Amino acid sequence: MSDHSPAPHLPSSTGEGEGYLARLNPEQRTAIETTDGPLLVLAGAGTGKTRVLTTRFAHILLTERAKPWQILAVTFTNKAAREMRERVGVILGEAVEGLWLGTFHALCARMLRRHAEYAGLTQSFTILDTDDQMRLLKQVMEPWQLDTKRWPAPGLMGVIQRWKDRGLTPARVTDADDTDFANGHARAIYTAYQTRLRDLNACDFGDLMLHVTEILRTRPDVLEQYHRLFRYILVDEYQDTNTVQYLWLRLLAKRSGTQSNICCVGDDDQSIYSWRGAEVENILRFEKDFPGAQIVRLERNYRSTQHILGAAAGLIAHNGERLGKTLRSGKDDASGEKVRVTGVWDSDTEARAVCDAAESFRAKGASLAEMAILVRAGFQTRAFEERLVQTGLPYRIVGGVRFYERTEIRDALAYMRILHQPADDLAFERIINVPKRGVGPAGLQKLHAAARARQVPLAAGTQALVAEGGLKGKMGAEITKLMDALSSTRDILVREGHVVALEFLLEESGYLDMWRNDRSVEAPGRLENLKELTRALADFGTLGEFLEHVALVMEHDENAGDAKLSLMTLHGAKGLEFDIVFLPGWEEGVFPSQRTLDEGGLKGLEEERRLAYVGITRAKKHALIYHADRRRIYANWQPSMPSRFLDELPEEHVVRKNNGGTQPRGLNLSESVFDNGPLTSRRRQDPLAASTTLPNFQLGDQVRHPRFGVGVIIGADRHQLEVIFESGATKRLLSSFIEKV
DNA sequence: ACTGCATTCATTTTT
DNA sequence: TGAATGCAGT
Repeated sequence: MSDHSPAPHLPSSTGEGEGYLARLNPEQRTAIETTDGPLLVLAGAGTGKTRVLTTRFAHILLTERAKPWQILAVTFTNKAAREMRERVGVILGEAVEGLWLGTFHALCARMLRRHAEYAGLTQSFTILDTDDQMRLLKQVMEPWQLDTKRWPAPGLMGVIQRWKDRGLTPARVTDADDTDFANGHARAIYTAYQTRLRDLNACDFGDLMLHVTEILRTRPDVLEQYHRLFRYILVDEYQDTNTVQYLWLRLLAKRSGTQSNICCVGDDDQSIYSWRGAEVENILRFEKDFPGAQIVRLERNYRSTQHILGAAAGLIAHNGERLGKTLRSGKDDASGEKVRVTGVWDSDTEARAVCDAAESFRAKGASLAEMAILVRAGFQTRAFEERLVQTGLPYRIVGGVRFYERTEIRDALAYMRILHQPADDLAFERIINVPKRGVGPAGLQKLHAAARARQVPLAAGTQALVAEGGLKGKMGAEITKLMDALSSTRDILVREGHVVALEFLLEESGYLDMWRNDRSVEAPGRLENLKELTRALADFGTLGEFLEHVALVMEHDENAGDAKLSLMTLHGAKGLEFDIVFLPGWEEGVFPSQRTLDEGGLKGLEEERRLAYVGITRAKKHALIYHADRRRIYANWQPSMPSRFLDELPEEHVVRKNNGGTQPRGLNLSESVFDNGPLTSRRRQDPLAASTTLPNFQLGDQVRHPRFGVGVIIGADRHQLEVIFESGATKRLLSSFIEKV
């Protein structure tokens, strides 16, 4: 903590001499300076929400209302937490240590480590990933002998997770709750699952919230501790909280005898996660939950042009049940372009139209980094990807398979987990036959039996079996080798540290050889990822710290850098902004999604509409919406109707154009759409220009492409290289995508 | 214990 | 359409 003296405190100051409060609008200022008592800040899209949150945090510190560790600041994403920490640091002029600032889950993990015994765990409990959860649940389900077709494990996992989202421990699940699954066996299996977790000294993600909330509910002494600790609570994205998160916050905020200094920031119009357990009602109910609450509305938008805001506002006005906000443009640029709605022939034409438009914007000086294609569902990305590759536009898919979720990384992590926590049976099960050691279901059974007979974890039981010579043949030899490798690695861990230990173990276990001997195109990439993993490991002091980081943070900066067009889902785009946003697939059934309509009725429709609102409001300068007349669904082409949302966009903010109906003649469908004057954006040095002057590729050079693997250059023109790949496919590609082998 | 064929079924996924 | 699982065959 700093003993650095804060700026002279001027509670509710008039603003003189306080740089951090300068240049805020009156509403923002109110949101920051109303420090005491419950406060709800309704922050529309692009109204400076993050700024308010961080400035408020700093303000509380600078006016000496609380010490850094007396503020609880909660976000949903690691990204938001990181950003907040950085920006608070900037205002204070130094990084602050010891903050209770993080995601719900990270903060709960921290609390749970302190009070693990109240949840029947030890302080060093493991946090399972989704694979492990599912494997464990399948094991637990076995004795029930359910028809796995009718009652699949993922379905039950969903039920359990929803219970956890609602703060229901097995004991709190009522008969009425337990009707959905397997003729009322769900609660019993849930109970068994929780018992298994406890035996493994493990918890799943939902348990982090659930256990802590349960402890706060049932241990007044623990709750009291936190009441004394936290003077101020800040919550980001309140509209996305689920019931446990709400309970957790309310327990922490409601201190007897004092008012709750809880400030929740959110936007009911951007609630798009109800299917994950989020309850918009939490934000709608705020005043009831916290009597005397003040409400501040941030409605001045500094992001988008008036037409974009007008279109978004007109759309969202069709929703009922809103707290009600009207976004006003903070800038007065009536010059902005209207939202463009384009009808096209089919989904391929759509992809072409979008890529042509992107190209055209780029030609006018816009950077690809400022463009995004936002789709409703993952399957829509494929058409765009194909077209982008053909066109040679660099792009990145946001929210694909994440680094820590790749097989090779999860395997390596399992190796680390078994080092760190020898009782981690799930980790052991994962790696026992990776690489292949001839251990199948039967072999695994034998190991389990050995462990059970000795009442020890799986790894220890296996070790004992090996020592007795109870394992024969190839399997016996291989397992012995693995166990030896593990024990030598433990020595190395002590003597030479965790980085060397990991490298040693991956080598000795034969794991690296497994990939080296793999001839598939992904193998070299996987080895590269493993190298990257050891590099990342070096940033942490201990294995334990690293594993905690991985379990909670699950992200890893990769190939950021070059300007690339972003391709992602609308959900993934929340909180981001781009100069130019492409919104394809606005058709009935796709968007709004048929399934949501079927399952969620009017509520579902309204959530889809909020999603559309989120999509449009991501755009700063240009929003381009597309709908196709026909779309290929699985095998066959089906006609599609324009989305009802299109009718809800106010005419004065929209330009409509229809290229559908007739088969395209091929070229530049979209050209006439974009001759609407030059972009206002400054012309940056185009990062692509640099990449086209690139390395001296020659005909016949061996090259590697991240998607297509290894190939040979068979042709080239100024910007593109023609490459024939091992698969036999020939592609025209931008050289920046390719590296020489 | 592994391989290959058939069958199934397709949203969104902050942690 | 294609990927991902499950079962039967070797």
